[in-house]
Amino acid sequence: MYWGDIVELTKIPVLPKFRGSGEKGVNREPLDEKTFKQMIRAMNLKVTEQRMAILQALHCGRAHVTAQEVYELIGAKDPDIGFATVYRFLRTLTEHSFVTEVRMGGLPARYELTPKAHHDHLTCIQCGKICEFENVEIEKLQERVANQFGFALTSHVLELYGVCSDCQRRKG
Amino acid sequence: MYWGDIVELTKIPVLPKFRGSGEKGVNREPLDEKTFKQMIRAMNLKVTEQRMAILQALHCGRAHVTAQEVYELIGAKDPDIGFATVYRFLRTLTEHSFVTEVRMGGLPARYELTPKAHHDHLTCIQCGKICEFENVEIEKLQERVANQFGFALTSHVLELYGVCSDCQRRKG
DNA sequence: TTGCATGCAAACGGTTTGCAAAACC
DNA sequence: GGTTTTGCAAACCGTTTGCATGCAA
Repeated sequence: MYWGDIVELTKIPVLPKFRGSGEKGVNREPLDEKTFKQMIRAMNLKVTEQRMAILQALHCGRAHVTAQEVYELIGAKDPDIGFATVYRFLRTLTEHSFVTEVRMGGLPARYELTPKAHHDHLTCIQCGKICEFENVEIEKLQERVANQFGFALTSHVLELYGVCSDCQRRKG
Repeated sequence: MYWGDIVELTKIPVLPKFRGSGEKGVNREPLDEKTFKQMIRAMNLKVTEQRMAILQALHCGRAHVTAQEVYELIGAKDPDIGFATVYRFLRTLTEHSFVTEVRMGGLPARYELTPKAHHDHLTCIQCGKICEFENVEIEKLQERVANQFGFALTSHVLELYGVCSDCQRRKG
């Protein structure tokens, strides 16, 4: 299985929220200008137009954006911004855990403002749709496995891949 | 969390096998020259010295090797092999699921001969030690989550990160 | 005013590709 | 002899970096 060829992340259409037994919907808290400034200051950095723009882009855009997309989103309004600034700030944000980096295959990294509630991803290998979910039972089991190995668990990455109902219908 | 900075895969010391309730040790079947030829023929490719060498390198080397390492492993004995050949064949092997590609952060991809028994990874963020495990309960729950979203699950990636017992002791 | 932040362009590193020569059947 | 396969080198692409200029504090 070589995801680089199969998954076309540029096609992500929606980010459906799921509500059902065992899982709970992912809630994204509203973020405003003030919050962004706080985030920047918390990292001992200066509040600049560019940094605010990057955070806005992360917030307004699709949940999972590439550095390139952030650059273009900003460039539409404010043409004076460079790659380097975007990459540099995204990296800093990631290092401070304000942003979460997701990499799949050899594709460009995707970023999202770190959600308060942790969640994992379920990706359709046909159309690239990403669903977010959280499952407490799985997390508990992960903890148990780690403990059995004598590990203190710090984090995890769980990515499920499959064919979504739409794509199943389209084929069958 | 930015794994690119934290995990140093070159330091992987061992691949401990775990035996305990709920999990079972990962068994790696012995692979010989004959098996390799079968694999190559199964892909409708010709058996060449280079391809055999690449498979040998994957088999003899550490469980998770980079393309670069494969290239160097072979280069030690048979200097006449190029990057391109290694990359091309690794890609083909991956596409045919004979080899599994693991990417972490922005680091070079690592490859392993696809084990008969599926397993996931538990990685120490201090020393880079990788433990392999399999947990049927987790897999069942994954299936359930996918079904709740209407997905037909095809595969998954589960990577746990933590601090191993040795590193905990070393610090505390 | 002083040092951090920026934009530019060049460098980087892993991976892929085009192509002519070599190996295979 | 026609088709693979290979090695080389150049291209590629996402990302990082060096440096002179610009701007927040």
